[in-house]
Amino acid sequence: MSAQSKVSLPVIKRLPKYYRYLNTLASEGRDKISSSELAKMMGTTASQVRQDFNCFGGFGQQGIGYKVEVLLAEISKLLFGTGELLPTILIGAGRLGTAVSSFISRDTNGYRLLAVFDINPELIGRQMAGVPIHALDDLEPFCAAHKPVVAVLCVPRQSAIDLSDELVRLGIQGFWNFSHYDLSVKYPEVTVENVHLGDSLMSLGYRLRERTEADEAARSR
Amino acid sequence: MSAQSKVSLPVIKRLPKYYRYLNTLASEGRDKISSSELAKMMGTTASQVRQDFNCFGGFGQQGIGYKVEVLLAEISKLLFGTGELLPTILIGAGRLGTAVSSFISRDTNGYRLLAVFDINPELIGRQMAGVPIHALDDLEPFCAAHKPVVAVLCVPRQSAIDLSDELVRLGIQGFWNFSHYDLSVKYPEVTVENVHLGDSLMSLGYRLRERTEADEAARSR
DNA sequence: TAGATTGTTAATCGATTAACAATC
DNA sequence: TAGATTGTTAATCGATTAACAATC
Repeated sequence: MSAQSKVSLPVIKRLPKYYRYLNTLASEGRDKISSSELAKMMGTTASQVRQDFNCFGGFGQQGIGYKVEVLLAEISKLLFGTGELLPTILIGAGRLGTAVSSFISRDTNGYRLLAVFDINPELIGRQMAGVPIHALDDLEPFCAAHKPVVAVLCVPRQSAIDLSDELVRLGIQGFWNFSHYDLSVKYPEVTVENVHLGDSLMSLGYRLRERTEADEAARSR
Repeated sequence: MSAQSKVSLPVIKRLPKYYRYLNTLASEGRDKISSSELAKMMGTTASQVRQDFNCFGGFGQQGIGYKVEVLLAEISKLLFGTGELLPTILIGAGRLGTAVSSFISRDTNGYRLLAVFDINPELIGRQMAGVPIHALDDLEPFCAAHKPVVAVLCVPRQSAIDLSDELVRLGIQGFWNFSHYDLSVKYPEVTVENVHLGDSLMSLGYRLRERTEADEAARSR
């Protein structure tokens, strides 16, 4: 049902990085940048930069380069659309939820945090990132009233499993998922961005140990 | 200088996921699993599962499948080596550092948190995840004495820029990087695992807005 | 033996990189 | 005009998927 993107996921994932570098350039007062200079800064190739920008239509000037202002405006438009913020709820007000809440309400990210939910009675009624913490029991009426589109899951795996059916039923279309539950296996129709911190740390470990082994092998030769 | 891996990065990044699913299977008492069943659970293909496992040598049984125990043991060995923990420091004891500290000391991840560093005088001397918070000024003598191998960066971009030279000089070989500073551009020799939360959230926004637009286009047709 | 499932090679697909014509 | 740099097509590279022989 949902239309396939013309833009590939790797390109989409690079957009925020372009956005950051262009912001830096703009704040430094640079008005023009070439694909090759930008590529060098970012540790990629000029080819990739041009290829990426051309997914959305050429906003460069042949022979000259790209105007930082124009590029930044175009990429901002891609990332944040018309400026309408995505109504969002956060589930889980623990340490991770606390850290993550400030990212959601950051004004550069395009989201509007409506409320936080938790089961811990001690937390309910308090504030987090400027919004109240509700009991999880209030989820259904709250969603019916406020129609959040995005849910941020900072709960353990089992809670995510228990909650996901209801969240999808209540109209959640996108998940920023910190739980170790693979939502997209069961709900292929929702958009999921996984941040599996434990996984990321483990694979770093593999790469470091592999490197150490290689070093030792080299030394003993 | 550092030896190139025989195993590609996409495969390495999938290892923790296999590890998780196999742990679940083991705890459920399953003793055998076929590539096709595992693939179905994980939302991938049997081909990929077999291809991945064969990067490390075939530990399946033709005609039968894979023994969960064997597979789990092999993947654990890959991820955690001989069981030696990687000595690690955390820099930045703010909200994000607080959340992240518990992941580092989690006994399944293969790391040993030695200390936390911060510049906030109010925090110095306190404990976090069972280790003391030091002043950033103590970084050099501490590293000389304790030889940490991994640094976790939970500091703003500018602090990361300021610190990175010293950290690399002091012998840090791997970074779990939450700052928006692209360490691998300047230090290609270190192993970096980036977790750019803001970026991840922004690209989710792009995908959601793209989807909404597609829906609206479909509705108006 | 027959059925099942791996290990491994071959085919496909997609993303990155290179090349170059267009043009400022 | 000459030099520079984009936009875009073509070539390469690597990862995923499919196919099938090996074998339990």
